[in-house]
Amino acid sequence: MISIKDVANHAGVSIATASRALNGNGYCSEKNKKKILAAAKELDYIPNQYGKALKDSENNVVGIIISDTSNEYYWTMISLLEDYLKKIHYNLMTVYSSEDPKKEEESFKTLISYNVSIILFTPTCSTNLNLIKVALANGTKVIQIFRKVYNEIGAILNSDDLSTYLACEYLYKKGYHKMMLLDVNYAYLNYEEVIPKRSEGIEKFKNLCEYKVIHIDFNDYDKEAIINQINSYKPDSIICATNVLAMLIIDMFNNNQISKDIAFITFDDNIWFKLFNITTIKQNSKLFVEKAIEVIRRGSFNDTIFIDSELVPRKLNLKQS
Amino acid sequence: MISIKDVANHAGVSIATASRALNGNGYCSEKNKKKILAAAKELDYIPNQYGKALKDSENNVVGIIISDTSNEYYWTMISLLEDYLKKIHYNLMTVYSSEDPKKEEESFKTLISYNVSIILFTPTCSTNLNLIKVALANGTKVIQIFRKVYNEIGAILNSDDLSTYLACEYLYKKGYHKMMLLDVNYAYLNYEEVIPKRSEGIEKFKNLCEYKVIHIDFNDYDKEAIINQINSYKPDSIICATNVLAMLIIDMFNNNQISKDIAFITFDDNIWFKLFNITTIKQNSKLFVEKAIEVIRRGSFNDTIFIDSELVPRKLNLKQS
DNA sequence: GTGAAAGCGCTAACAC
DNA sequence: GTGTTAGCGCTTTCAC
Repeated sequence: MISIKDVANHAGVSIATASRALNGNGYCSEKNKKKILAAAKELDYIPNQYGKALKDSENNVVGIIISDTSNEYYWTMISLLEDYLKKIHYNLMTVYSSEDPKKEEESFKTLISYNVSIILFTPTCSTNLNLIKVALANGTKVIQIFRKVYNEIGAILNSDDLSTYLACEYLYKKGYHKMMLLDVNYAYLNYEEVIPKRSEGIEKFKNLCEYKVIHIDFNDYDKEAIINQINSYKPDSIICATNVLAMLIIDMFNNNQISKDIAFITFDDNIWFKLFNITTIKQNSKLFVEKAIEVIRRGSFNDTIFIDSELVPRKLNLKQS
Repeated sequence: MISIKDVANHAGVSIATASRALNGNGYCSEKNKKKILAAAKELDYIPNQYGKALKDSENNVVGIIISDTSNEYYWTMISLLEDYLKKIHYNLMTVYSSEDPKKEEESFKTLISYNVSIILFTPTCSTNLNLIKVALANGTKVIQIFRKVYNEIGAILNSDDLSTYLACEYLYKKGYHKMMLLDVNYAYLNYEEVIPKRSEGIEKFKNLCEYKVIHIDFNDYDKEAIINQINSYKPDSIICATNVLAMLIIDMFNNNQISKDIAFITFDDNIWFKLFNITTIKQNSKLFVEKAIEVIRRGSFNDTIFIDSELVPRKLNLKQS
């Protein structure tokens, strides 16, 4: 491994001078600087981050804990985030919780052990406050994304209640008055302790429409039971809280297990919904990431920020492809 | 930041003893061990990877350079890889090249600067051999995934030639004899210098079928031109080399820009194709990741490994949803 | 303008 | 069985 020592030797200067020249801090004669830079280039010197990070505790790494790897929404957000972070000279370290508090704990520890400056995470439970405190004690900033569970720290959230509202409003105007919201069920969280609440959007229609909210535990659901719930309630419209739930419903439509007359709107605008011309609620990933960058730059990790969504009107049923 | 020194002080032992107790290497009395572990727990001690990695150059991090973040095929592979790596006590660091040799270079340097043990990457060009050499000189193992461009190092590849063969064979048996393969065009690579070659699979049918191969530059393609190529060649069947290209073709079908009589098979079996009952060629991500793990465990970074694909028969046209 | 030296957190060789 | 010590790569203070 080529170290700064090798560069210094090769250029015939001390390590300290090499460091100054390489980083542009402190004094160094032009002549030596040239020699040092040439030596670095010739030896293909790449500074070791570990040595660096050990010295200054600031290491310019953002860690993110992803709760659901099967959801493409996260991936587009991550690659966007990576792009933006690079511009402000941060690296992104991605780890996973898979909706499991135990894995969340591991991931927290991994990120802390790499001494990341900032942790962005989607809480999977409400019982890991201690970990957050450990992170903060280590000088790592922490902020929740997509879900706010802990009041002690800030959050960047999609306005999911607004999303549901927009969907209901659209359906209402189109003459649909018996709606069903298919929402997720968090494995280790009560619906009540999570902000935002999608159901709030539909509740605003209680004087105008009939509606029903059902919660689906995505790791352990009974498809037949869901079909039965839909067919016994007989909604004229369905709103799906995630693209993953939407796939389940589309499959039911395709197999004629539920009526193709039911109108259908789903959260998470993605390329497939666009392709199949399905009406969606689009969360603004770009704005989300820009807000995250703003939080990082300003250090405002205790703010709670909501990102508005918009409805993308396409067709409302799956009758013709 | 709580360091091993704090733990040692708190337990009333030396740093070395604390290290031994914490890692289970070397001698330590049961009594002290208990005290040390208790201290670590009480102080919420999390070992700093940088200190560790500085000492032993082995740091158990695998770096992966992703060439295309818009392709969900990669995401599923990555989350699987992360799972498997965790089992053998490795962390995964994900960086991106976005098909850009310059970004590839940056990503290489980032991974080297974090002194990762292994770099998995999809080459975006054939001119970064120097970087590979730098990595190797730093003690970092390097292996290509999905594309083999450099003969100096090994590769783990999907048998894309087999995939095309399977698709052609299936179509041939179903009575289709005028095929069109829509393949990608690499931004910074000649088709000839990349292994595997999808066109090899279709070439085996040269005595049985008519066929045409067209290459699409995904960042700069002319949709009308592609439609014209298809409509002037008038294939009875189309094979798409990636799920991203498939979306383009499905859109053409949906908009009646090309005939819905054309049979259609695409690479990259995913949940959407399953949902819409589209025939695909399924690459075995699980086997791919398992082979990667095997390479890592055995240290056989110079092997070239091919992973076989399989055809998933569903319907062959988009006429009815 | 430059170099010697300390120290970041950790491990391991080596005394004791 | 335990502690002292050196050193991994780097930055920064402080003499010179």
